[in-house]
Amino acid sequence: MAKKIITAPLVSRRERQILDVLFRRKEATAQEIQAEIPDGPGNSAIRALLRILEDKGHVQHREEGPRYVYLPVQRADVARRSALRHVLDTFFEGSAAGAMAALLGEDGGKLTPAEIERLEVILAKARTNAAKGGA
Amino acid sequence: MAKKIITAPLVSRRERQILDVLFRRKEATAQEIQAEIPDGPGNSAIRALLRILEDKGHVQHREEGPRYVYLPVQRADVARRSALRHVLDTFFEGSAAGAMAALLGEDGGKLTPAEIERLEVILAKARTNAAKGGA
DNA sequence: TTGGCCATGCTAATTTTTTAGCACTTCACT
DNA sequence: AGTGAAGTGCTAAAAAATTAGCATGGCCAA
Repeated sequence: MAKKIITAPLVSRRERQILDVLFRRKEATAQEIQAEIPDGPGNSAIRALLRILEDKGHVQHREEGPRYVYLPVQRADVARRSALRHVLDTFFEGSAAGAMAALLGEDGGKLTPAEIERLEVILAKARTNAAKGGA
Repeated sequence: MAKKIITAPLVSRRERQILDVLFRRKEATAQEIQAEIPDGPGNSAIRALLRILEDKGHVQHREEGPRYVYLPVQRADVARRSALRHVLDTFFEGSAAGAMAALLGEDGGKLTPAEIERLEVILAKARTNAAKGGA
């Protein structure tokens, strides 16, 4: 096994927190971000971090009236897949099924019927594809 | 919405990397861990971090012959669910279906037929439960 | 137009992380 | 029993991250 890429935290703890908020909200101002971080540092710190993140190229901002609205640079779908895969690899030996099982087992099945149905549709499609071409 | 708990990185970047390795491998020695971290620091550093992690109560060790074998303290299933949920909340608005879709979309469907089948079983069960008791 | 309020950028200090080096102990082998 | 290789804890230094404070500039309301 040559897999060596474990984690690529090009960002620090706080930076990660901020990025997470941005991914959750799509975009946010320094204030909003601060409000979402429990053990919040000063507003000053948040802004500093945002500036650093912008330097590093992780976020960009748009001026909205007097304030800045920040948003992630990386495309959401890319970030998503990457994050998800990391969790799968780290905790579920790469198995999506394992992850699903964990989700369902959480408390007897936290998924709503609608979710379940949607999943079934997705799965059906996947099965079709698998049957057809494989890779 | 009052949800404020975004991230709880009680651990630093390196600590996180080490923990991830431990979760992946169930257990490992300082050497093994070092080998799995690409931008590896010195072996000394790894050991120091392991000691810190043990202090913080995140890992424990067992003496195996002359060396220490470390393993995570938190139960794997708990850590898993927590990590998974965080990703879901951060990137998929809490939607398992969304996550599945992302996985499947990765390259037309990376899941193996076996995985797909397993997922179907899980889903079927979930649907049954949902029909029965709801919550 | 003037004053107050809010947001920003920057700099520098503090705190936390991360790392290496050293002295000691244990295990395997001859 | 003696020797070498390998592993450990500890301490303290270096590097990185985190934070606060200050001076500036724009916008809204009176």
